[in-house]
Amino acid sequence: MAKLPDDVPDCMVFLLAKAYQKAHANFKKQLIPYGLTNLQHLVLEGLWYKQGMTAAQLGNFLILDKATLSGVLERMVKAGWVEKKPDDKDKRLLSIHTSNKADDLKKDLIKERQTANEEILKNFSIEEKILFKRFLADVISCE
Amino acid sequence: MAKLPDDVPDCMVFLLAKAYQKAHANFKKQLIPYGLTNLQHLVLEGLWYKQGMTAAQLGNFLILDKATLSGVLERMVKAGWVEKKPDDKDKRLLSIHTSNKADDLKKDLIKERQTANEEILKNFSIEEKILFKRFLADVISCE
DNA sequence: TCTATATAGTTCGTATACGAAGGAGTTTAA
DNA sequence: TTAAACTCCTTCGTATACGAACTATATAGA
Repeated sequence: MAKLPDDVPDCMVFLLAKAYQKAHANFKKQLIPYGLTNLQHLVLEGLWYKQGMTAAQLGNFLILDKATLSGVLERMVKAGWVEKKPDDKDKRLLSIHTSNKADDLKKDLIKERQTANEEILKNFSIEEKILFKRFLADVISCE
Repeated sequence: MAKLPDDVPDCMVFLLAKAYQKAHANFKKQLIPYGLTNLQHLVLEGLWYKQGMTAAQLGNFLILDKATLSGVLERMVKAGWVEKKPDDKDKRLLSIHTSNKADDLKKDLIKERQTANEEILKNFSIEEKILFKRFLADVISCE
């Protein structure tokens, strides 16, 4: 990953893709011991933020396509990370909950994310960290 | 894409993923009329930078896994965007070249990328643009 | 109340990603 | 020179992504 052409392309599409690619790959390695993928970890964090969200709410919260979410939830149910509870009032809804297996690892898993974030920003000053996050949030929320 | 929780997560892994997701989705729409995917466009830009690279060189240059590259090149050959030329001296090598079909669209396709980049950075000042790119390049090249 | 519309999830098809293993060709070293 | 080590590329398996079509359910409005 270290050897970019000397003039790292002056292209935001490329820079964002490769910065994400690297952060994703590093975090992926950290999660291997847990048997979790990055996306599955994200789903758990989302549910710990607000337990019992429906699949639609979760997708909205985490900016995930419903088709993508449907697949990952199926695998997470099979692996025992989450449970789907049908709603009595509205039979279309599925309320998603983390399992005990997941909750037991909550502290460790959140710690892993913090470690990953520190690793990404280890060479940045406090001011730069704040600015960087603001820039990214602006890109995401723009329009 | 606009409705993040008010406190956009203070998590770099998430911010990088979603900023990339948005940039990728926007550029994807721009490329639909050409029948090109984002990755296929990237491959063409790589070859225009240095025509005739081997698959390995191209993957190294664009930071692409060889397995990913093998698949996309196969589809691009099939669609007539690139050609593979075996090397006479080293029979393991495949020299990749853009087709006339691709070269005819070169100006337009490069313009599309520029438009996409401008869109991403439209709300940033000159100083912020430079800083943002430096931050991303630092993340990519770190270590 | 009954139909048009809208929403929640699933499923399908295609295209990345990428670890792992494999086949073919090349280099290195004893 | 020849076997071990390397390199290039392909193939396979699994997991995202996401547009599109589909089923089931709910709600709005005539």
